[in-house]
Amino acid sequence: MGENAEAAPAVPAEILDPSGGANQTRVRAYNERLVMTLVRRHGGLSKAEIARRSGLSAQTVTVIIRELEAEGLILRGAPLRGRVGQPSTPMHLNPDAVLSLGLKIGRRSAELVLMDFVGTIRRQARATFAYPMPGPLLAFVETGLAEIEATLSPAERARIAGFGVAAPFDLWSWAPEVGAPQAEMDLWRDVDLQAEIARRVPWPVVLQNDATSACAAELVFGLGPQYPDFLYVFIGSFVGGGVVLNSALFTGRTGTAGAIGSLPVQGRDGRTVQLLKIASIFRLENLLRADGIDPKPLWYSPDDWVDFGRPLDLWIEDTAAALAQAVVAAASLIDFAAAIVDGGFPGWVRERIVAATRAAVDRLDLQGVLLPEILEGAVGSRARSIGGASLPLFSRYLLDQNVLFKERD
Amino acid sequence: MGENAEAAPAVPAEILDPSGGANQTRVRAYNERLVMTLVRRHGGLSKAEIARRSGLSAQTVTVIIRELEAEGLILRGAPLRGRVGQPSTPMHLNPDAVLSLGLKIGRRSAELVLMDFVGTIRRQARATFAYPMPGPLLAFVETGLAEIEATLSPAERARIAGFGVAAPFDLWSWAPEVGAPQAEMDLWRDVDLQAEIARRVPWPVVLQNDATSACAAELVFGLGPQYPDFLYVFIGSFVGGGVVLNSALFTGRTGTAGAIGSLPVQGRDGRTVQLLKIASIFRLENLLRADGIDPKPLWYSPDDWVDFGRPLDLWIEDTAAALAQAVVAAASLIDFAAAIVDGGFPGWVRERIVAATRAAVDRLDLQGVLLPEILEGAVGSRARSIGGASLPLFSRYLLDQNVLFKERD
DNA sequence: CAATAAATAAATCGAATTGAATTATTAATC
DNA sequence: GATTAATAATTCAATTCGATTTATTTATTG
Repeated sequence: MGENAEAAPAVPAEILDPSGGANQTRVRAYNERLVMTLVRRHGGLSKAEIARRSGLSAQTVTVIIRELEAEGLILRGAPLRGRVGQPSTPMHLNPDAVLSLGLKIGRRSAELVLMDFVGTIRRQARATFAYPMPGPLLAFVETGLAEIEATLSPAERARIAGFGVAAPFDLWSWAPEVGAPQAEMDLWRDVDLQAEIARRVPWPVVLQNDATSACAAELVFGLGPQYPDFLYVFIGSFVGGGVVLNSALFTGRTGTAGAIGSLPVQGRDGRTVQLLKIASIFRLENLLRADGIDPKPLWYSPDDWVDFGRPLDLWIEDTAAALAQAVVAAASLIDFAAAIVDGGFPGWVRERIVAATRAAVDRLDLQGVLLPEILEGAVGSRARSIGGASLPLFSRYLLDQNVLFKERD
Repeated sequence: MGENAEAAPAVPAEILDPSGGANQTRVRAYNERLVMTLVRRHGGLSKAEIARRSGLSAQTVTVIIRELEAEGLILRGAPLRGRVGQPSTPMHLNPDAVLSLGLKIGRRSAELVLMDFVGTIRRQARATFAYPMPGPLLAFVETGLAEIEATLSPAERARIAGFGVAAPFDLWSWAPEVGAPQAEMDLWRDVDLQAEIARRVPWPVVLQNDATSACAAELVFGLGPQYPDFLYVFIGSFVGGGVVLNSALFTGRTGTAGAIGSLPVQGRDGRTVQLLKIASIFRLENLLRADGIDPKPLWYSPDDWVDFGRPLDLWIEDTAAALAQAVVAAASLIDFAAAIVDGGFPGWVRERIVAATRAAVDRLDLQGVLLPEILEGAVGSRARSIGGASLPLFSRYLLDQNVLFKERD
């Protein structure tokens, strides 16, 4: 074995130990999250039902629920009569129990939202710009936050669990594509976004890639509960995505899993290009400009596009053809149950893209490929900020198998 | 959200509950496997060292080790003196503690191996054929097994933990490519391989895809310990592969994760074809035949190829170009730390393929791609049968986080 | 002899399970 | 309509299991 001498790996061959041991305390933490996740998904579940679904004993569920109820995280509903036996009391999440803030930073706009425990957006603030710059952006965080906080009671403010930021990787890359001056965009290279925001807010700050965050939103609040593993694609100024495996966000070693923008696909002319050059809104902008149409309306509200006619048709067609290839490539690697497509556009655009993608997939060589269902995202254009706001929930309340294992040094 | 009406998913929208609750018994089972895995990887670890690496308390490790020692699974080595303090006693796996059988079924040959607890092959039997048929194959299992068992003591026979089978999916597909009569290959459609073998042997039988099995072998006995996630490619009569995430085999919902044969790549002529049409040994066979060279020597021993000259050069070059595209596509989806290539050929062929693949990757558009290290597999041409034999180990002794969770009905 | 590290025994603690009891209801029967 | 049986949800108390904590012993170096 291993007779290769010169083909030495770049990294020293060191053994990476598996994650650490498990113990009782962790078991309880895990089971608590499991119970909350079950309640979240079914939106109202009796203790007996929770016991059946989790496999935990009824007594254990009683104890866990008692604790969660004492913490105010769950509420008991009205007993359900009409069936034999003692009536069951459905337990619900308390929407007011936890609030969290989400910030989405995009290349044309930023969005700040306040979300409650069941995913309802309670407040929001938005800003648009030709291109993002650190100074103005941080200013928007401060003013937007002040605006939102002003409308909150002290009790509400106290229940904010954290601040999640959804931002693109390497904002300074591809400056030319969005028509931003490289020098200005280079400013981002030296900004530690997490630290800058943490300095301005009193809550823990979590930073995550924007498309990955959108994927997280779909996982918790969208189609996630129905599909244990799916590929997620979010079409914004640049296309990105996320990967869900075993009902958990898989971000990978470097946090870039699912960043499918670099996936090679064939364009209309048969040339191989990266997916992001085709299936991104910046390309639609360029197509509009080429036709003498002002693309700015795209930026103001992702939910109110007008029908741009021919250039839009063309963009949708190309995007779908490219997405189809991406889906088939992904499906050849991992047998996803679904490929979920969403983006910073209105529902009718998403619908057209998904329909066209389904059609385009059928034109490809599918021998041996287990094709995933191609579906529309259920969260919509605000998925990134909702995903941002869900990040603090992940770190404290949502099911995470890592809760069971010791952290390694 | 989700205003699409007619685009109904094929599968009813049912909520899939997460895996079940955890408890103490499971925690112990998990920690036992964790301890064994640590000992396996480091090949000799003191209790104190195990405690440090696992994060478990020293006392817990003492208790677990005591049990494993009583079961004969681990042995204590000679105390290590020379440092301050009480000398530490390194613990080792007992190679004789567990034996397991692995069967690899290929399109040109079958291989049966008996492996010990530390991965050493102790016995083996081989058969080659123009194409596999159920009858003769099962006959080979019986005779090969009889042959091997005849050389074992009753004690050894009693320590056999299971029988793992590594076989291609859908053997009947692509019959023309390997020059097998479709009618004969169709016989496989109605064979329940797992059941047929289980009827003939007294041990639990586990069936797994052949390339996935090879990947499992690499995970336990090869470069696995050094790379928490990697893409694995095994080039046999047909190319296949496996996916390792978080140091665990990821087989996916349908068990086909990593079956990268269907991945679309561009061939020499610029046309898009599936990877398996290029990077498979059956194509080399066809190239040889086209040059009037008898390809049968390829079948007899994967470790003794002669240099076939020009057709081999061509095949290696095309294979590398295709693999390079597959690696880049995979890397755009998941940030693998490594891509490990092995196959049913001698080390020098593997070395040439890997070198050529590294070169071919550099000719592709890599903007935004985090390229994995491209490495030679450390297990070699017998990876599939070794992987087969490792399957019973996975189900009983190797680290598996699922041990912690309740099975769902 | 002091310092250090490994190993383990005994006691403790936390959490899940088991078994029994309680409560609230519907369904069947008189 | 009253009574009884069956069923299901819930909880209490006792038990069990396994990890951790604390204290102690052992073996070694300097």
